[in-house]
Amino acid sequence: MAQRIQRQTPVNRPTIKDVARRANVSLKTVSRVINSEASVREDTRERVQRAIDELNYAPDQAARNLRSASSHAIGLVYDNPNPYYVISVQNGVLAACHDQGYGLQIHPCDSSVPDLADELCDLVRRTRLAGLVLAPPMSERMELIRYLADNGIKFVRIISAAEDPDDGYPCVYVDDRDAAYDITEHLIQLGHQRIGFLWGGAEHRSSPERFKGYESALKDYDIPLDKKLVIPGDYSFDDGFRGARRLFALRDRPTAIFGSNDEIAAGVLAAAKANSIDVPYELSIAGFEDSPFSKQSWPALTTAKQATEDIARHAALRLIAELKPSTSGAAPVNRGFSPQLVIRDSTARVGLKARKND
Amino acid sequence: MAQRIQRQTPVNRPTIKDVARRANVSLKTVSRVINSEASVREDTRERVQRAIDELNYAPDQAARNLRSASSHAIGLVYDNPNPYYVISVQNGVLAACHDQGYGLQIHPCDSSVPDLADELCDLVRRTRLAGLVLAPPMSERMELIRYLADNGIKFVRIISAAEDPDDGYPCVYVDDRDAAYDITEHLIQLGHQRIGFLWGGAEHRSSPERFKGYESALKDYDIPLDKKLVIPGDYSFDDGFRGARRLFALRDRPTAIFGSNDEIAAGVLAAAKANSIDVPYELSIAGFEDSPFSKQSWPALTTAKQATEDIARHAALRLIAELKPSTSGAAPVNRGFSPQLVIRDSTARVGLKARKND
DNA sequence: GATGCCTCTGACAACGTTGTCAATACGCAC
DNA sequence: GTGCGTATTGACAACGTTGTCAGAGGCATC
Repeated sequence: MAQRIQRQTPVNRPTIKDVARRANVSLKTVSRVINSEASVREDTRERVQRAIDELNYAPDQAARNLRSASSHAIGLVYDNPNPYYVISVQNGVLAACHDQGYGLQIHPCDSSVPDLADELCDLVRRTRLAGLVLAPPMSERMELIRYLADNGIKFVRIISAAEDPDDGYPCVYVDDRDAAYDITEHLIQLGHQRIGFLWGGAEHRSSPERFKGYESALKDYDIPLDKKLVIPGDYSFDDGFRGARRLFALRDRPTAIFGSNDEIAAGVLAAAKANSIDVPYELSIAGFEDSPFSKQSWPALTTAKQATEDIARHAALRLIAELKPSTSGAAPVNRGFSPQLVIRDSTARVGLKARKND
Repeated sequence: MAQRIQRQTPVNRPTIKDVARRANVSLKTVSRVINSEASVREDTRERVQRAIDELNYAPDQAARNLRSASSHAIGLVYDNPNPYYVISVQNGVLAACHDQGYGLQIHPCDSSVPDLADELCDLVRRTRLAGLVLAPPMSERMELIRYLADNGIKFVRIISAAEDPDDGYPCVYVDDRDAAYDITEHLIQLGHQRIGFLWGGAEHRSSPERFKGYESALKDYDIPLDKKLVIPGDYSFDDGFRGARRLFALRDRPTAIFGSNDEIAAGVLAAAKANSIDVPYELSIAGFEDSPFSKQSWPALTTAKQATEDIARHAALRLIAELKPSTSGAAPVNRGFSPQLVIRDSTARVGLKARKND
């Protein structure tokens, strides 16, 4: 029965006490060094640091969190069916946390539940989170944002906006409009005049932003907006598939379709194949996001590359900077990102025919 | 400047003390109720529970972790480039944690760094994790497993194996071999005799397992194994693409290709399209995993569906059960899962020709 | 030489919970 | 009624850290 021996003490971790004894200083001084507080003499700091290194000491997060009002952990709140997006955001935030010695609590949630605000407050209280990084669509629901702020919860939003909203709540913003303009312009410059547009989810602010970019590019090139070419939907493959079929059924078919994200574009691609429509020669397709999928489909998708990981990292850094006003005077500012056009094989000059034997 | 008012106390959370006062019992009794310990009289328990409900009390995790040796949080360790897989695992583990009132610390890592073992030990110590759920390939490196066990770290592995390894270390195992057999058999029954096999990453035990399934199905149907049809590689789109091209270059081409996962199969699909090979009529393709991608490619991929979320959930439940021997007597046991064959459109009877106008 | 004002350091309590151990109450057999 | 075992409860310390506040020492000024 007694196969493996259970160690009584699983390698006693050194505590601040051990460090203090070794460096011959008080607990508090060690604490000061750990938190890089000012007013520790240089030689003392070095001595303590040496002791820390020698003992391979690392502060106990639980104790830390318990004692100090602001714990050293933040939460990441998201509700997104797209694993590529979520993983990118996680990795970005995690990188920032690692950098700054913070912990991360992931919190996938359902943005449609009525008491989401309370759920988040509870989360913060229960796990003593110092703040939250909010991804869309939670980040764009102002009543939620205000509720959190009113309850003293710190956060940074990742949102879709053409410019700094400057509404008093911190954010990192992504210029979807501009990127959607670029994609539409690219299609226009390939000679397309009838360009279909498939909307993303209405609860995401990025959807109208992307539509605005599409609209404004058409306007700049004097192409009238044909409402029949604009189809509502969700950020999903299935809606892309269905939307494309509706467009194919039109008397005057579009020669290009702009799907609001890569999933939608993938759905369009599948619909095109199901209808034996040759992409890109009979139909150009563009997506948005630069998910790995967009590189691996056939043909590979023209899209807009969001630096999601970077964006998320900056959101987390912005939050952490906000949390500790100690670090120098520079107040953290909102920051914008612009997705970049990535041209691949799913878009071609209108009317160009495929060569046989490619 | 003073735009928003900072609440002094961000809504004082009720503590165990408040509950005790309200229920007119001692702190310890409340603690007992919270942890559903035995020997609390039924009416006392009810009274305390009522107070808890009324105050909307929830235990402070930081304090809890600090005090008790076994914190109420576990870690999830993974190193997998596939976001679908990772998100599924996360969601499964998270569901179990939520169920059992545990916290989760995600820990993506690089399985190739030399001091991974120490990294994990540090992680556990620093954040006082009660245990770890280990995903492949970390879960399959025995020297790592032994090191963790020797350091008193509890864990449950998710591994690939045809049966309970029963090596003394707890696990949840997935029968890749059996599922790979089913896929190969499916291809054979469609009349295929020359079936290419593209290996996954050698550091994953699932790779040889899947190969064994392939091998053993061929054997059972008296089809000789042609080594030229077996190509080493990684669990990646690019290796699928390259591997397929090598197979296409053979004098005696395979009529079907079994890619060790969906990414590989997607690469094969792309290579087939690049070579104008009609799938499934000139070439059948099968993958493994049932990632969303496999449904959305064209044609949709025949594959094996892993209940990844379920598997992960059980791994976490197994771990948590191990952590608290309190809950009744039944000792937790290892458990197996078998992926299920999912037949879609990328496989067809050999020699069958496409009808025009589908 | 006294005073004030820095800079640096340490003693101590406190955060919210649980483990230990003792105390009380109750039931039952003698 | 006494003794004993079991069920239930509570007092108290402890977990490892940081905030508060006070003290020690050095230096410049009067």
